[in-house]
Amino acid sequence: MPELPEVETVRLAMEKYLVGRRVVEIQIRKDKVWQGEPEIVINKKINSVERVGKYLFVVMEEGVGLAIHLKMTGRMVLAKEPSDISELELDYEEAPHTRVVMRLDRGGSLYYWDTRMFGYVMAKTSIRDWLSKVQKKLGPEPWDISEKEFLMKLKKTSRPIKEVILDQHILAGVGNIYANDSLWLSRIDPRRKASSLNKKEASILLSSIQKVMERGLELGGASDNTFRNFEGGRGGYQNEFLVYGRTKEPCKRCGNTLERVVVGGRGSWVCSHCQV
DNA sequence: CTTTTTCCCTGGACGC
DNA sequence: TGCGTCCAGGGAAAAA
Repeated sequence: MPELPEVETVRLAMEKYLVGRRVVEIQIRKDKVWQGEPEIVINKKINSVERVGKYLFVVMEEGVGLAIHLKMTGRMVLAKEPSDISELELDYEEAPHTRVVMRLDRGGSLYYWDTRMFGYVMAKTSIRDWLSKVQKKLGPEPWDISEKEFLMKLKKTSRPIKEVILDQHILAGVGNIYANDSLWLSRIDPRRKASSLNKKEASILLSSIQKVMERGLELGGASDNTFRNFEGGRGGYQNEFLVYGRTKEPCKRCGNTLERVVVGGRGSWVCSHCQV
């Protein structure tokens, strides 16, 4: 599931390759994942690719652009040349879950692939307006919030701490993988009431979130299941999960058996010995 | 306003 | 082998 590090991995590659180029043709294979009039963005030069939380924005000339969310199983994959297709693990040209194909000028195709179709690609006439609208409803990213402000937000709610850091209105970008790993790193039980965290615990948690996400980004994201980067390849963080998905495996700190519990309806992994 | 619930969707894992 | 059931879970929208 693409979280901030995964989406940023994709953004970096998209920006590198797409700036200065144009989408010349759009093939919508599944109406559900596309919104807006595709004509809006045809032949418009791409100026930048931006990210807010887990949302992606392709900003083009004349203020138009694309708003993209990968949600659970979305991938944005590039084939620079038609022959590249054979080098990818999947033939995106023919793959049944390729939902949108965007042909680029000077060759190359951009594939939006998504099995479960929770994600989407939207064409917008004023992408900046849309970006700020999204930004407004989301909380700050983990690097853009002070310890004091973070603590204040936690003190205001008795919801479980894990549910709170997953709440995009409070903090943008954290998903289930990094929420679990950062709580383990902080030695905090995911079921604890957010308001029960003291100043020190809150600051440790915030820096742990930053730390695990930085590591995730370093490794190009986590590809335990369906995530693939812009080149169609895998990230490496799945080989370093601290607790995520490690049911009945030993805690990397104390050796205790990790257990799976459900918090806010989501799978959570916890070491009952060292997380309090 | 805050919090909870429901829904969207498909493939893979698992039990019988 | 095959079938049914559960699970993965971000976020919008509705309900409480």
